[in-house]
Amino acid sequence: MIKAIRGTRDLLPPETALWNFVESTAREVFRTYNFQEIRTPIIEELQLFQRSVGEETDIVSKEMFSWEDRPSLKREAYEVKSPEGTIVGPAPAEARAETKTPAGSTQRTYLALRPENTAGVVRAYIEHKLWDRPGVQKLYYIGPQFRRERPQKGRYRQFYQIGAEAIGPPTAGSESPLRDAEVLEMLATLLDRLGIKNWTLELNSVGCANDRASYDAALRQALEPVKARMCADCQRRAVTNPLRVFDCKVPEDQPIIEKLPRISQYLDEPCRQHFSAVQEVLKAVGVPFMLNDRLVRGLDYYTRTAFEFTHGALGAQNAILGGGRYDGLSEALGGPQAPGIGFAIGEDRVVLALQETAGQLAKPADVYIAPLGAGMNREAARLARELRQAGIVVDLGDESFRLKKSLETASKLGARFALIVGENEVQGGTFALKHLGTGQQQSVPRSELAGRIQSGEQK
RNA sequence: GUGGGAGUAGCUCAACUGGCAGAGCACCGGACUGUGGCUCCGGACGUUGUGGGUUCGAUUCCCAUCUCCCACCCCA
Repeated sequence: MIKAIRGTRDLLPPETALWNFVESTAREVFRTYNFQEIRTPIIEELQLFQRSVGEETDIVSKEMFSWEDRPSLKREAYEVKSPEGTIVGPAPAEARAETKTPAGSTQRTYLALRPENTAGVVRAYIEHKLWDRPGVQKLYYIGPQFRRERPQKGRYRQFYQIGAEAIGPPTAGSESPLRDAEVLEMLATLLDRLGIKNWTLELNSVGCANDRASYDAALRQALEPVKARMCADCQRRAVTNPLRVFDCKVPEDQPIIEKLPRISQYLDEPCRQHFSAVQEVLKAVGVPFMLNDRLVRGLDYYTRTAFEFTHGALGAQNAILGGGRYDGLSEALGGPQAPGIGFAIGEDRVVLALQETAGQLAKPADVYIAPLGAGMNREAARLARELRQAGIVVDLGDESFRLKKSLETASKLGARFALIVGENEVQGGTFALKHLGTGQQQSVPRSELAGRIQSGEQK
């Protein structure tokens, strides 16, 4: 049996109703903040992620699905054709190998499945010169992302993110702390609207490039004399990425970590002011948050505001969404100055957090039409068409079914009404409409059926 | 990538020291030819995750492998 590959899964009904709920709620909320949808390709050039997310990050260095693109080739050699000329499949490997561009073609292109979507959005921003449009670009996306990690609950190789970016020239106000606060307030609103209880917003500022450099040096210096006493992971981090020492959960290391310098002490004046302005707006609009100066993010492009919304009951993967500001990203990708702030929601994790409250979302049919006896399928189909045009959700049986079976099926499917279409009904022009909740049945003229079904619960 | 646990019917789970692979729910049909939910009767349910090995005989023991779960790591 062929199965879904590791870390991927099929989303089936009724759970898909929950996914639709999450996505449509997000769209509605984003709409009220004037964000608009962008869709970028799932495949991008590998370079894009190396230059944005960062070559040394785990995501890029060991978690990406990437490959070398095929060199230019002769199409025919790659395809096996049937006698009629239709393509039936790829050519055998030997045939393909022969047609690979020989020496001379030094153009090697490496492609990757996107591990996140901010890079793609910023790439599109630059490629389509979106800075020429008025104001700050406020864009959101919903879609699959790919990381080759070991799967676990709330962590899949193909996972789904709902994210948004507010990006634009500084003159449009893209750098304003109000953008940060607006995005955070939007997220609080979204989580509330989704019915997610007990979320926590953790907030930090990781400073700008200058702050980071001096802080990094200070941190390395402070770690030097103490790292020998720390856990193996921390000793490694102290060299490779000192910031990550703050992620350490080993109890023995905590007293040491407590005494390390904090980024907050190294923020320059503009960063400091920016951060406190963000907090002031958050307080003004009543969004609760916790400062966490140990919050560091694993993508190189983050600057200044960094945040995470967490939720208990998600196990080790307790981050439901994360994001931050990325003021230098556009330039790093060869674009103009375009500060921005964005986030990505782990849709899989939101769905997980909502799982208990899921049941009620499935919407069964309003009416199940039971054609009864030879020739009744035609009549049933005509009626179904009429009712559906009135916006009613209709399911159809088959004239070969015994009435008992039809009613049983209707009731199992959760339909509110069963509509019997038999010889008697068609001749008399009135149809037996049975409310499956109460068991009450009435004879209803054709013209009144839609109205009767729509008036719903009343019997 | 590292460590640990688990894989048996669609689902939830049984099967003693190695001896015919089972139950409940769900599904299908009948009792009941145009009236569901209740009841009764019947049916289909499976290469016991996969591949090897030991054995007269393996769901059970051994090896390998795959997948999921938990933790680490990392992140959403």
